[in-house]
Amino acid sequence: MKATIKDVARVAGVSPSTVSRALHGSDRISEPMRRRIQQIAREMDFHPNQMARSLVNRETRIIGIVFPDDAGMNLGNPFYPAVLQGLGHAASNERYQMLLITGSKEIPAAEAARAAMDSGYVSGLILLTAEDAPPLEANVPVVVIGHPTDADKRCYVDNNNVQAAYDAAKHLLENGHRSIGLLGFESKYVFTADRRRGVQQALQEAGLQLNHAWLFPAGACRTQAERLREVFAQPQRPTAVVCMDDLMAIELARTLRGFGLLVPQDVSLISFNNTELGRYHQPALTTIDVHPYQLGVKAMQLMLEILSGKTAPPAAIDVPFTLIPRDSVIKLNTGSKTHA
Amino acid sequence: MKATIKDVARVAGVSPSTVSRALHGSDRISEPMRRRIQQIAREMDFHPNQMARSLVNRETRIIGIVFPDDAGMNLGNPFYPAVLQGLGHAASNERYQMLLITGSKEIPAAEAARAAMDSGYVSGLILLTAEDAPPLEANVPVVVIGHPTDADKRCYVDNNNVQAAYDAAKHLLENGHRSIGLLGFESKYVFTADRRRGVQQALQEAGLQLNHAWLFPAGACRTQAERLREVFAQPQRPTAVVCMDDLMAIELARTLRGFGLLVPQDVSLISFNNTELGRYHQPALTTIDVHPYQLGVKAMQLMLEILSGKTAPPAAIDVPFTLIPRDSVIKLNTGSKTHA
DNA sequence: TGAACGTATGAAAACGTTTGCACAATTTCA
DNA sequence: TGAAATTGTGCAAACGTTTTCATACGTTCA
Repeated sequence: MKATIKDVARVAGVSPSTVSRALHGSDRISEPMRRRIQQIAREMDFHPNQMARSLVNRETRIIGIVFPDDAGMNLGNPFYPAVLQGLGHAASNERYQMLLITGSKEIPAAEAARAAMDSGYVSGLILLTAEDAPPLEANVPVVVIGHPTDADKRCYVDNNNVQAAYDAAKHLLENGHRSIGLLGFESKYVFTADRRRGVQQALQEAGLQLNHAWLFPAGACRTQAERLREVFAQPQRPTAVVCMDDLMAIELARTLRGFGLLVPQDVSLISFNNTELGRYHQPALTTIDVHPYQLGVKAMQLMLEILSGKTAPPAAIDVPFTLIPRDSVIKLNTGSKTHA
Repeated sequence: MKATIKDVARVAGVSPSTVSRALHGSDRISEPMRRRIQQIAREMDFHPNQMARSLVNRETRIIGIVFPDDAGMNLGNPFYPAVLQGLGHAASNERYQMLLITGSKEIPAAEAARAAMDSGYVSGLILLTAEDAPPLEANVPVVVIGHPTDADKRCYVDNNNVQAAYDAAKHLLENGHRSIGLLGFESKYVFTADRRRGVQQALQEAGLQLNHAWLFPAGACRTQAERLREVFAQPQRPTAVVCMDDLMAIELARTLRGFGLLVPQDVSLISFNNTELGRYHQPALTTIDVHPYQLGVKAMQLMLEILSGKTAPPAAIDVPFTLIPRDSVIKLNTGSKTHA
């Protein structure tokens, strides 16, 4: 049986209240007494029962982490794990715990999240997706990772995806590309919509338009191989493509090779997420690191600040991204005959 | 303020005990009363406070999931996410929650796990790694995913990695390969040691030996490029390699191409983990699916059975693997002049 | 020397449940 | 018809803390 505060009190010959005070710093208690009790508690291997503490404090020191329903988890890219690590480190520094909330076939994530709130498991909720129509009428603070549609009323942490894609496109333009495609656009994901907008902006500033025929969904290499082949068979084909993820870029590179097109000689590629695999790909991918670890850290820090009252609810944090130039983008000799 | 059981009791004109009984099925209570109370509870949106329940029941319905320290998470392969999904689904079916326990720079995972136990957060612990010298003197049940060294005293869920690697090697042998290398061996990981053993067994049965010069660590393509080059420059080079992960196989394929060797024409590759990327690789990878999702499901189920007393502590579960033949292994014409 | 005050401690209530026991009401049996 | 068994309900204790309030003791000051 684990020692309780009463056991410690009995051994120390004091009351439970005194023990409680001794262990939680702050309060009115004499220094020698504090030391003595802490010593005894240590010897008895006493650890306060958190359930009991939560009950009286009405605060669990547990943050619920809500995973998206559509199992974005098995994307096969290290985005979620990295975010999770960031969250975990920031939480454990403040001795907070994380409750994993995943949906299942029977119970969607939103419902599971609600249940966790209702039954008092969590003091806060962090949503790993901006898409899940997250509950706004929550009775605990909610922080979103990503860009919610009703951003103004919310707490969220995100990259500036418009800017990131703008920079990506700009990078291509500066390298002489004027025919730019986009791989991985999925209207249901706000971040891909944002990125599309960024690309569009950069093109417009250069007096160009985003060619809708060059807009491909995530699985295009598998599901729209024919369409891809046609697009890249034309004389006026994209000389560069912005890919939503390194893995997509790698897939695309292979698909293009099937068409007799090489990266970067024939087509330049810039992608997102700076994965290991992209770094060691041949050619090494020019990519944008969105710093998922930082996304996690910041989200947790924001949550903790809200809980401690340091920050008031509608608050947004922007995590800077980094464009990493490598070998998958080539400088086009200007005066090229290919154009949009 | 959320409604408590007392509020419900007051509205229903009964005692809290009666409400409690009405909501938890089983006990002695009349059917009409039960219905009436359940109805009222629903109307009042009452949800029992789990902290209070845990306190009296001494059971939190929370399972701690311990991540490895060395952030194996950012391996970039979907192994952990898939396991997590399996765990999550199995847990939520039984209305259990998962507490994510990750180590940090300051606090190693093992310590964090101990803290979670000590402070009564969790009713059980599932370790996502067999390596972290997990606490055996735990005061809650512990289930390990992987093969712990002191397996006989433990509860664990694992593939038979010896057998899996044996089958992989056998597959190569049956295709006429007699010169077989191994990529990704790390003595600190039990599963790679197991797999090495499996390969060795298969080779021995065929009257062959595992050539130690053909044993490469995980990062070999990056860190031992020269050694690789030498090995594959020799006339008696491996005609096939067993890789610990699809990603390694892909990396190796690329590295070999740099040496002028093609997969599968010059070197056959068989790997583990059946990733998307491997499936769409050119050539499609022959790989072994270890069914990480199932690993998660089984681990959680085992935990739940132990908690309910249905299963007694030392219990092992073997999750079957699947060898998926694709295009990265080629049949060698027998009578080949290359041999070990 | 006594009043006023600060300081260290304890007693007890509270947090929201569950559950053993007692008890009343009803049914069953001889 | 009365005793015994069964059934449905309430009371109160318990789970392990924290915290408010009261109190006892030493100081300090007039």
